[in-house]
Amino acid sequence: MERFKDVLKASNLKSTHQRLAILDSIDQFGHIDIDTLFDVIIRKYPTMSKATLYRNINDLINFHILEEVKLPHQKQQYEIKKVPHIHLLCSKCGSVEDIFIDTKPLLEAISHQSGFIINSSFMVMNGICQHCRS
Amino acid sequence: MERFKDVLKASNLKSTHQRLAILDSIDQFGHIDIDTLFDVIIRKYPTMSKATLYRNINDLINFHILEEVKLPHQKQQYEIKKVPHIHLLCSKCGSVEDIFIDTKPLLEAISHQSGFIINSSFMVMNGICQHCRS
DNA sequence: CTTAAATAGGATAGTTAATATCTTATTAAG
DNA sequence: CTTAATAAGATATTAACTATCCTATTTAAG
Repeated sequence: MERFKDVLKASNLKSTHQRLAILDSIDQFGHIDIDTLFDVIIRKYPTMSKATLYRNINDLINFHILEEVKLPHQKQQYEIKKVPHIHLLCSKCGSVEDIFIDTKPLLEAISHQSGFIINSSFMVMNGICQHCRS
Repeated sequence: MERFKDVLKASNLKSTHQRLAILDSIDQFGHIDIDTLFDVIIRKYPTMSKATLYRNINDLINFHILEEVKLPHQKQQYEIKKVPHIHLLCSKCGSVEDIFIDTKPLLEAISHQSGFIINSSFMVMNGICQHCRS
C-alpha cells in the first residue's frame, strides 16, 4: 500500500508499520470499529497497543485522513475519508453499505431555506438491504 | 406537561417526576447531551442520580419516545422523537439547528439505485449557520 | 551505510462514561 | 389507605479512552 505512505508523508507523519496497518485494514473493511480493528491488526503486529491505536486514529482524524462514522445504535466506526457518500444500515443483518448518489439538489434546497452554508454532509439510511428482502 | 404523562402511560411507564423532568428538559432544549441534561434536572431534583438518568434515557429510547443523535465530533445527544428533520451543525458557534424539508426525492433515488428499503433516515449538515455568516 | 534528532510505540496508570446490583421509596389501582 | 409493582438512589463495577514515561523506530544528512 504505497498510496498510504504518500498520504502520511503529505501530512509529515512517519510511515510506521502500525499506521500503515491501520489504514490498510480500515481500507479493506470500508468501515470498522476499534475492537475489530485491534483484533485484525494484532494478528499481524502482536505488539500493537490499544494506546497506539487510539492515538493514531485520532491523529489521522485530525489530519483528515480518517473520518469517524457515528451510526445510531452502533459503536463508533472509522473509515478512510473519501468522496461523499451515504450509509445504508440494514436493521436485519446489520450490514453497512455505501452508496454514491447526487445530493446536490437537496443540499441546495436546505441552504436556500435556512441560509446555512453546507461544507459537508453525513447521511444514514436505516432499513432493509436488498439481500435481506429476498 | 400533561402530554408526556400520556406518552408514558401509552408505554406502561410510570410518570415519575424524574421522567417528566427528563422529557420536559429535552423538549425545551431540542437536543441535549447527558451532562447538560443532568445539570438542568439536578437543579429541580437535587437527589437525581446519574444511574437513574442513564437508565431512563435508555428505557425511553427503547420505547421510541426518545432518539439518540450522534453528531460527528460531538458528544452524543438526545431528543424527543418527532417528524423527520435534518440537523444543521455550525462549525463556528457549535449550534445545532433543525430543518424540516422534503427528502422523499432523494430517498426514492437511493431506494431505486440500491434496492434498499428505507425506514428512517438521519442527516447532518456541517457548515456555517446564517448567524455566523453575517 | 552510519548516525543523530525527531517522532512514534508500548506498558502502565489514571480518567471518564456507562452499567449492574441492591435497598429504599414512590406510583397507581382497588 | 393499602399493597403490589416498579422506579429511584447509592454504590460498585465494567468498559472506553487518554496521559505519561521510557524505549524503539524512522528519516534525513553526512
